[in-house]
Amino acid sequence: MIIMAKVSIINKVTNFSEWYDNVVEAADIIDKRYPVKGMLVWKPYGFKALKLTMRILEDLLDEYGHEEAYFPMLVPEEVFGLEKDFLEGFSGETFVVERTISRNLQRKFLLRPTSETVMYYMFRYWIKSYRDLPLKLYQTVNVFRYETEHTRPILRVREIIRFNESHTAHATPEDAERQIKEAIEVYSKFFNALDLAYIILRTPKWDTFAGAEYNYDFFTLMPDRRAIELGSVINLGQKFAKAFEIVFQKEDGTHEYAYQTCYGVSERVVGVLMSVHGDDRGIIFPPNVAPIQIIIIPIVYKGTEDIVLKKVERVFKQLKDKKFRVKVDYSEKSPGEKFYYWEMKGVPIRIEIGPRDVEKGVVVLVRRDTLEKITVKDEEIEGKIRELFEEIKRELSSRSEKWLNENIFSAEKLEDAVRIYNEKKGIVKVPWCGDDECGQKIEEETGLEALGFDPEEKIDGICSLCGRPAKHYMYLGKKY
RNA sequence: GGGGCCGUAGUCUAGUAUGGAAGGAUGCCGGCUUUGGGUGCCGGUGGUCGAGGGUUCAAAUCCCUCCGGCCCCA
Repeated sequence: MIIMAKVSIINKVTNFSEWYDNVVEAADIIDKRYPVKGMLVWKPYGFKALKLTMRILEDLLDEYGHEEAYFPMLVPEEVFGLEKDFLEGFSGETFVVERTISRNLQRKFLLRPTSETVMYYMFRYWIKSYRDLPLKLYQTVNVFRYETEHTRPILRVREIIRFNESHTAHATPEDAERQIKEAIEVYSKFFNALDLAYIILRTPKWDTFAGAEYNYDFFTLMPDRRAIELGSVINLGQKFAKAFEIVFQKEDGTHEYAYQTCYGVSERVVGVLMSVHGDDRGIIFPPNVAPIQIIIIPIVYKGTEDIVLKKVERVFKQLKDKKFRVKVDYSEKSPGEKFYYWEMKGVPIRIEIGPRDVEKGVVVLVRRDTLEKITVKDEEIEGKIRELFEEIKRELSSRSEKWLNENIFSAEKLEDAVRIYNEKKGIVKVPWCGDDECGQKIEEETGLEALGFDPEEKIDGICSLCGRPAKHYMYLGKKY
């Protein structure tokens, strides 16, 4: 296939955009030919990876006491507008339904760009007493955002097809704070499970989520050294509770507005993990989310077909019985072509079985991450595969961590920050006094975006802009 | 928000300046040959030239509107 030939010669780091567009399509993750901008078709192979990924998150949320529910996709306009910062924040990107083909509707409906207003309208009915709290719900649904910036397959789309959004309500601000910590813990475990390195930053006030008190974002670094948001954890305080009249009675008989949090992650993480873990040959899926974990390639010569295929079937059945996601490539293509093809699709382990292996009672295992070939005895296949899965995960984790760490720089002065960024891209941190005006000026003067700051990080220096004592490092870069 | 480029078979693309028979590669199908890192040969298949309208004897080509994609600047 010509697409595969192309993929193998595209350098992921120097030519990331081209690499990405080719790989997601050639590897059967998505088909971008559907004629609506920012809306993709997910093919079975890609969708399986997405499903396996989301299941990890949903299992974690369940484990931490969340319950899954479903809320409708349409919001009446007047409900959407109840919290005015939120309305303003999402006004430019929210789709409106105002007619059928042949008649106008009497009332306008909006397509959820996220479900705060949809859910909180109902929270008012459900939350009457402190005994109803905390309430911890999530749903994994599609949301719609009319992106004005350029869309990118999976990474920036107009229909987000799997938005996992959690929404919680609490009796006290302390309990909401605790929930924020819990959410950060859940997401940390989730991204660890995907072998993705990240930094957690508090968003500067002027970039905070519409209608929120404050929020934290998880960032990682793409191959083009631009930062990408993996997930957001938001403390909503009482703003929405006041707008939606979510009021409960306390033990002492008085009434109070609930304290709320929300946090979300989308299919974007699948786009990110393919990008971060991949190499010039294509995708490398971590074994726990790989749609196919093991691909068996029979090496067939004339005269030895029978004994080879017999062994192939035996190994396949053995692994299948042990619940591995395993497949045999019986197609007529040459072995070499199959190797390139399944490498591009990111299958973590390949098994080659030919006449020589039948004779010796062995098989050849090949790791996708290092391309190392390992000969193992038939009776050791299963154990070796489990071992390799662990090793592959460790390797992907450490590569991802190395990539992120070696691309975070620090500078004392703004001109140094700019110089470093122009030379190296990535993320540059500078001392900041914590003042919002100063922060926004730092963005202007450097031409970079403020990703946020780590409130826990210790600093001893002076603000890179105004010279007052610094409180935090401001992380700067370019965002997706 | 402002400016520019592009759209021809599943995919990539020539043809557009100067209007006059839609061509190649790859894929796909059939056959033979091969198979431990992208086999080779032979034959075949596949097109509303993004959509709509206009100019013309004649439009992939010129004009207008829209849709989709890409790039640059703020």
